[in-house]
Amino acid sequence: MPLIKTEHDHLVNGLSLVPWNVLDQLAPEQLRALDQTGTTRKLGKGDFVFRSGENAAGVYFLKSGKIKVSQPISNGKEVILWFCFGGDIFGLAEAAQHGEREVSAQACETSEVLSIPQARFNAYLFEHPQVMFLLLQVMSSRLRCLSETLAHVAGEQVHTRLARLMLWLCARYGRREGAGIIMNVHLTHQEIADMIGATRQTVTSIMSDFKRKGILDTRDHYIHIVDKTQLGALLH
Amino acid sequence: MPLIKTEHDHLVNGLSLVPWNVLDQLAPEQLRALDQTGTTRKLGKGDFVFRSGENAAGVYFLKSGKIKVSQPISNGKEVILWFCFGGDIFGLAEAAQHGEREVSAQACETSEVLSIPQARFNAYLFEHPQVMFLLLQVMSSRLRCLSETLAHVAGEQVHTRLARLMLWLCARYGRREGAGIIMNVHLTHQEIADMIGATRQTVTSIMSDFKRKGILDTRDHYIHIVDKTQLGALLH
DNA sequence: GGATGTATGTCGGCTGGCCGACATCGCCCG
DNA sequence: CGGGCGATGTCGGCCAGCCGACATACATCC
Repeated sequence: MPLIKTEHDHLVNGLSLVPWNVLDQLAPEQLRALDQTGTTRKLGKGDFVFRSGENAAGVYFLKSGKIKVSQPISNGKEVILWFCFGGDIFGLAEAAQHGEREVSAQACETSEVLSIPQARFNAYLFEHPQVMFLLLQVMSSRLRCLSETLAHVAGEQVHTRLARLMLWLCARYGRREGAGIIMNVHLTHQEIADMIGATRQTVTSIMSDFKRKGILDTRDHYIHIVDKTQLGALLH
Repeated sequence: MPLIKTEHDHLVNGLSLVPWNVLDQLAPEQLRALDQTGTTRKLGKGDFVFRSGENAAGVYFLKSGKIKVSQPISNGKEVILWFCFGGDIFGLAEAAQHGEREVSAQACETSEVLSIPQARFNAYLFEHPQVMFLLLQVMSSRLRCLSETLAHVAGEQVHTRLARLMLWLCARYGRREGAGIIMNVHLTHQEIADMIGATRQTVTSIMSDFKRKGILDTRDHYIHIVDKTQLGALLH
């Protein structure tokens, strides 16, 4: 079972970065069989793969693009649980049980999604126990990720959570460039706020503060970490 | 795969109550094999099965007793993720990956724990794919549970979260008695606070308020839900 | 070019709930 | 029985950050 090594594949707060990219970890024949089990469709920016409240009919693999998985809250707000990128699986948690979707999955950009009906996916899993085991690991990793987030939201200040998020993104999606690190994801302040449980205004304000201090910078909507050390020092 | 039906086994906010009790869902031969794979030991109240930061060596099944699984936060505080009761599995999330424990597991009362080394457990899973599938479902259920909690902590007031917790406990551990429902778990205000991300004082205060309003009552440390309807009305 | 929409930046008022402090109650144990 | 300890109850001060409001900047489309 090959692990994908990235340049920044290291520990963040002791949390090891298990790759969530499932497709890339499959053997060719596993991949082929999976592909034949479902159907692939294209989505435009803003399209929903599924919405909270709908009936769960199956699981999905993201072949390309970017999907936002979020949990709506009462007042029209939402909490972003994570983003899915190429190779990631989503919609598994609800599908493994009968019942309705808790979360929504929305395309952030043009995306290609492999959709697999529940019953056929279950059969596939029993034919490929290695894949089932891999999924167990991915679920574990996400569970740990959520546990951490919960702990931070419950017990830390917003600027600490923001610093932590930046470091996490850095480790998972960053690319070294010159002295700093360029983030390979494009996020609005609203999305960042929804990821750490804060308001848009507060995020804007703290981000400006970070810029003033020379910690980070933005180049046409992509975040550029300048001084990672200083960021780390904010973690208390 | 038999589902355990309890009197209150219904939907809470649309979240179906998948039983976390793994041992009771195993076939006799699966159970026997599992039991021979590991060793059983007894723990006293307050003993740790493992602590955050330790190396993860395996997974655990709780044969009897009550285990608190919690994530420590910086300032000596902690967030309680959930409690484990007889039959529940824990320590799986970290063990499925190499690395150190994120969470701590502590016995709340005298408990009996079946401890299984990682390698042998993995082998067991491949010999019993049905069990692996069952674990996938349990992990899914916990993932959904954490997603919900996160959404609530990020977006709701403390008294709403408290009401929600009461209803959830009610559904998962409640026993009808006369007009009300007796909770089969014994929790201190501190523990409740750690479950919803609040302080002990705030919980005490709101609980008193609930008592004044005739919503609930406490009989020697066990919570007694008197007026479930009124509790539900607080959710919005 | 103008219009419309989306993202960013900034400000002040208001408040939920954290924090520290202290009193009381019940339980266990020597 | 008295002393210690953990849990509960209550209070006031204080402040992080939410909320509403508004200004600006930039992109897209007609």
